[in-house]
Amino acid sequence: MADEEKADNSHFVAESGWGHDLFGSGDNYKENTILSEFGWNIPAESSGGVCGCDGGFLDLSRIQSDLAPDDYASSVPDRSDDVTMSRSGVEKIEVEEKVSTASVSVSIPSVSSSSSEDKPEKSTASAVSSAANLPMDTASKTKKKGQKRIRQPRFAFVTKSEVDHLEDGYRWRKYGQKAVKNSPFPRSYYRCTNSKCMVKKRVERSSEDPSVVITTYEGQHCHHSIGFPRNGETTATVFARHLIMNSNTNTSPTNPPPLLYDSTRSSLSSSHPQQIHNLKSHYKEDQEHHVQVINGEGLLGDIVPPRMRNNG
DNA sequence: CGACTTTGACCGGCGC
DNA sequence: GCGCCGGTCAAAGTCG
Repeated sequence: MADEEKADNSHFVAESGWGHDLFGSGDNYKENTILSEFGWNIPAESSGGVCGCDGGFLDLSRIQSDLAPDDYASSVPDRSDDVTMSRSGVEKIEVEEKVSTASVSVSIPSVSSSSSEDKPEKSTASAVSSAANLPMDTASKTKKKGQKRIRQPRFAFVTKSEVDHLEDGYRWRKYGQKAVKNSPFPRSYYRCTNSKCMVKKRVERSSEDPSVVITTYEGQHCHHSIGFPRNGETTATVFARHLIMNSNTNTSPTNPPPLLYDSTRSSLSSSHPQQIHNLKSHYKEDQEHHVQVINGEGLLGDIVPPRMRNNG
């Protein structure tokens, strides 16, 4: 837990359906959510919100109920959460607006019918055939890679922490590490140790603000956490609750509590409006940092779907 | 000895 | 078509 205690300033950035974990699910989400637990009031219109990001608050519970993981994966444009795509998409972002409002952002991806993952895998046949020309071990590897890779919904936490790998109640196995372009810090890839659980997460440290750790989750746990045995908790729930508790119990000018950011309105949501004002005035520089970091690293592409970026 | 990390190679998508 | 880059694999190494 020492790791978690070092996280002193956490921000939640949800991408896609996973955000619901923060807010509970089903009809009781208002009563049961973490946010309400801590006195955060989501406007009533949120219950009729739009996951397509056309306006209004985000109906996270609805997304969960309407979109099973598989359905979601097939309905969300693959490129909406693809880093590669974000390299171009980032340029379209109205950074100033983000700067003025968000140190915390919660976003839901646009949902459309197109997905590159659903498109016929044009490379499947070629991959298999080409594998025949490769050494045995490589060929078998290629065969696996020839399968469709289903992208799961993602969300990211932006956290100020001394440690890269924040304890979130689940066990993770590191399966890769890559150098990140324009960053001295590598990006680490983790997979849930539960063999039946396909959840992944990646952790990278901001190049511009080394104190900032960006943790991106992908997928949804099919089992309970080990450290936080509440029924039905998922990574998002556990992690977010911890982060919220952490910052709420240690709120200070340098440690603002997380806020709900409605990217469709470019506004912050909080039970204490003055808090927003104070945070904006006190932490504008810090917020700029976050935005720039996300923007510069291209991670925003993982966090904010293209449609949302365009709509502001 | 099992679980986990490290690390180089590989794959696929995308921009030029 | 080529190169870049993010993401993944899996063998080898490390740890408890």
